Amino acid sequence: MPVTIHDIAQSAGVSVGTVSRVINNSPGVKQGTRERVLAVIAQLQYRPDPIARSMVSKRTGSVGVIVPFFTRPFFMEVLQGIEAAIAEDRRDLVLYNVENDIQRHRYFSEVPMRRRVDGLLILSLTPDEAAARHLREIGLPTVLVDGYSPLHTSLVVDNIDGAYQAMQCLIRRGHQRIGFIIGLIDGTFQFNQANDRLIGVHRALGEAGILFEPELIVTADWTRQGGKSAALHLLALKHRPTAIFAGSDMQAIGVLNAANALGIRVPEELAIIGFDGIEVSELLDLSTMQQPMRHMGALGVYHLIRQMHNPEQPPELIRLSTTLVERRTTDPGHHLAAPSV
Amino acid sequence: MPVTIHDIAQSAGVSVGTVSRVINNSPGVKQGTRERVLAVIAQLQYRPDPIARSMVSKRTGSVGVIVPFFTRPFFMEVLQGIEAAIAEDRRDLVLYNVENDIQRHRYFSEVPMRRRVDGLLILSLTPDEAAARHLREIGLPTVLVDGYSPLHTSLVVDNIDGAYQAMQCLIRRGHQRIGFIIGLIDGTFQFNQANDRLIGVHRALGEAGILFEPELIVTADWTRQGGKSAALHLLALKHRPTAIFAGSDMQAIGVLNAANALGIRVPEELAIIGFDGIEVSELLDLSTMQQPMRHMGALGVYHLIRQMHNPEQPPELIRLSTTLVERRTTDPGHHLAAPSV
DNA sequence: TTGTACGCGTTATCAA
DNA sequence: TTGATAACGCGTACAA
Repeated sequence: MPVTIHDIAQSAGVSVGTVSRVINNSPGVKQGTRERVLAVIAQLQYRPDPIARSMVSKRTGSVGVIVPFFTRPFFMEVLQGIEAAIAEDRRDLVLYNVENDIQRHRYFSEVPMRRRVDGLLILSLTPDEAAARHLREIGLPTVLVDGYSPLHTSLVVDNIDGAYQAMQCLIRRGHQRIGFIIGLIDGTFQFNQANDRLIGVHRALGEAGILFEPELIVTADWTRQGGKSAALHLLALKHRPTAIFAGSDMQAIGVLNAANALGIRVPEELAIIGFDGIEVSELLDLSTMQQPMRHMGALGVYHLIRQMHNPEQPPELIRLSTTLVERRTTDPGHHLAAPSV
Repeated sequence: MPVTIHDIAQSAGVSVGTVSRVINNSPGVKQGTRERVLAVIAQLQYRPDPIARSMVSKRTGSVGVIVPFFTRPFFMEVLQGIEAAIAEDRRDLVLYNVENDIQRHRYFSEVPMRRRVDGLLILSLTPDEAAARHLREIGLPTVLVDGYSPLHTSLVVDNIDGAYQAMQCLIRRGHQRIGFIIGLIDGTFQFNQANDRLIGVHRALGEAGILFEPELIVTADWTRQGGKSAALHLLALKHRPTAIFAGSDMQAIGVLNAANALGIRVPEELAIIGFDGIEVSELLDLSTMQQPMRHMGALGVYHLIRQMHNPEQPPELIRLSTTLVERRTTDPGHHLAAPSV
């Protein structure tokens, strides 16, 4: 039988009200009384029941994180930033991993209905009109990381500019015939980051006066396999590209695999640049457009907590940018940084 | 103002008791009544408040997962199995990531004190005597995955045999001088898996009649950096090893990096085998002792849920074994499996 | 400064 | 088959 606030009250010879005031550091308790109560609490090892507390306070002390395919490196790294920030604030992190439509619906609609969490962080997923409105209506603090909704504070990275810069890097190095592997825009997930990256590609091409050739753009799964198949296709063209820009690092690694399989030397015969800046890209010495992943996560939590404290906060749009990291796959002269050799 | 069971009762012209019975599919409600209530529920979009429910049922519907450094590949993959199994059972997964002593203490002692979760899954971490007893006393269903406690159902992999087999593989290939990189046995985390692996090494050496040479055993961090430093040390010996067995894949990758840096050909001049079987090991074509990571996670959840349903269940010890996966780093003749090229 | 009593939304017990 | 009501453990007005 767990010890309750009543036991403490009785043992300390005070009322439950007083004990409650002590627990919550409420003012209006005589110093002596407070100490006596505290002593009893320590002695009986009393801890308030969080559920009963939630019952009256309407708060749970936990935040939900909706993330697609949480094991994938990119999501993983953002999640790491999220976790650290949440733990820092001494809250529980409830993980909602979505890998299909059912889960997506469940986590966007059912779960929030009855506050199981005090706030919601949505990663790389875009709630549809209805879901977004619903979240707003029930007043559940919500922040989107790597996603956008006019109704919620959103943290976006400039995918257009990122892609633009990646292409520029390739163009600067003299490439004229550049393949682009674009991630699938799955209806379910609406990873429309791919779209923006495509826009950046066009812009760079246009500025450089390079003719856009549809056969050089291929759509593929956001995975290594997807990247590899796409690359095999591109490299089989009569007039094959001398460089490939992959919409994600995992795809870029697939491109590397393809090049290896075909005996094509990288970067001499084929330059490769990815997008994301996940940890393995460093392992494989892959050039990439680095997203501030951990920071995105931490910043998302920061804004979420702010909103939880001040529910009237209007939605904000926060823009982040990417950073070019050139490594061996675009730069023949690149020698490994000391610590990563 | 959220709709409550009272609103439903009033609208349907019945008592809250009846509504409750309908919600919980309890028997003893006339068909007509049930339908009427259901209709009102649907109309008002009523959902029972999980917190109020917990208040009386003493159950939260969520399970806590304590995991060290959850982003590391090994933990990540086990976690993936855990997440899937928990979602399957429609429960919430609360992630407790421990990276230091404070968190460790918090999650082992404070958190469980007041049931915030219905069950606890502990990954690769061993609660000390006191914590283990405490968990047992408060009757919180607990399962250890990749860890052992006599007081709790534990799921262990045979690290001794795994290491033994890894060494045998090397010995079979004619290696006589084999370096071993052993993971740090941090006081905080007691990753004593390393110990068992060392025992397996000794056994294999003994059986093969190979003299044990202390200089060939080096302790290192469970990271790529750790593996790399250790390898650099081993490869700088006057009489350097022709093969290295690393206690984890991440360390093995560090060994690969070191070999590359020194221009030592793998596997011709140096064979390498790791332990774990994480995804990147396939990417890098690394030989390894594969642990059934996802399965470990899923199985852990299975046992945990069983225990939650039947609290009297006595602790069990479940043993799992590893599988040798030879790839290029031990086998010169190895050609890549088709899908991973 | 402290105590009393009500309410939070359910479930469960006991009568009716 | 249904209704009234007592818990569950806590916070908080309001009264003392």
